[in-house]
Amino acid sequence: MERKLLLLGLLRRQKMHGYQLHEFIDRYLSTCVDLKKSTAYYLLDKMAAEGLISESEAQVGNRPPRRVYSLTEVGERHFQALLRQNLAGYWPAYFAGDLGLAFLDHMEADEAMALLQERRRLLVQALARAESAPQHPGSMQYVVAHQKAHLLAELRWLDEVLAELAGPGKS
Amino acid sequence: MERKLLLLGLLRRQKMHGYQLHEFIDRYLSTCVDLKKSTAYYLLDKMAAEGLISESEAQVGNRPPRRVYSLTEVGERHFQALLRQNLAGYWPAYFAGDLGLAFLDHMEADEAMALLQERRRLLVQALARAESAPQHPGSMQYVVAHQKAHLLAELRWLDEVLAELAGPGKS
DNA sequence: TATAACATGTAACAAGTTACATGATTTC
DNA sequence: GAAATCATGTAACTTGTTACATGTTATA
Repeated sequence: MERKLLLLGLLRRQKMHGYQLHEFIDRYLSTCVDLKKSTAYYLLDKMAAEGLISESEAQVGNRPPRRVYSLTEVGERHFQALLRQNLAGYWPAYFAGDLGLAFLDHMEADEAMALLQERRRLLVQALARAESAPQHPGSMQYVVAHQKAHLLAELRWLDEVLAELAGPGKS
Repeated sequence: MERKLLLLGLLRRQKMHGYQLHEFIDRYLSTCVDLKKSTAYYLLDKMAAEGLISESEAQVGNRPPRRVYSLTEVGERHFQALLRQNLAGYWPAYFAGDLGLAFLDHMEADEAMALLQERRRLLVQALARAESAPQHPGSMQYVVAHQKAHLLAELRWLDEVLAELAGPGKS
């Protein structure tokens, strides 16, 4: 699971507590990952139980004590393995929007175009968000850059479909 | 959920039983959807309980009776709503491969390149599969076409990354 | 006659989300 | 003093997968 790779990788740079990890991901990687707070705690618990990370408590004022995690040696080896496995693998992306396109011939071209124009608007919005997202230095930039490349390809593709709907065979 | 849209859309064309639906999806849409048999049965059960589809038994020989489903009127309305919602929406794709890239600076460029070359090989393989996949006429072609467009964009992107790793600033 | 394809079903599990609950501290 | 942010936690739920079990019929 890639989320494990992510958490392990972040903890490899420095020990962090759950809230902090969630915050970091939300800030720098939200274009790519949507990790809920509960899920972060859930995964950290599990990985601590598996011995991949170790926790230590840190009190600040009267707040709930922070549970600060750091990589164990087992965790480090696990990270190395996961990273290599991830880089050497290809996982097909899942496009939820494709299934609508599959049934495009169940409706009039005019309505389809109007609906897809709305999709286009959201796409452009997403692109703008990606452009203006804060960047973390280093190879984490690849994540945002890839997202941008993908969104641009998606936009071109969508415009092709729209053109075809507008005038089938008109070109 | 898009899988519901898919099943409803297929049942809209003609009544089918679970096995048949799974087979169709596997044949024509495997580039885009991986719907397990159990999951198909599971969803059909649920949608039947919700009144979106109705079932009738059909016996052929001594085999387990086929449970043939067809769209109800409620199901038809649901399909129309789901389709419009899908076409007008944009759902960011999730790229499992990004998280490896995020930690590229945790390893030597040489090893990273070797690993990414393996990823590239798998990508090219996936592209070949998409090229040679059987096509269903009509707008279902969009699904495969989109997949191909995406795979090509992915290949270009990967080659850019590889070039950058090969000679940072060499261009 | 063995194997693949046909056809369904289910119990147990895994992953993750939702919605809630708690309470301290900072900021306006 | 109200609202946002900090910080965690958990029980119930949803979604879907895995791994099995069952038996029939066509094909090599």
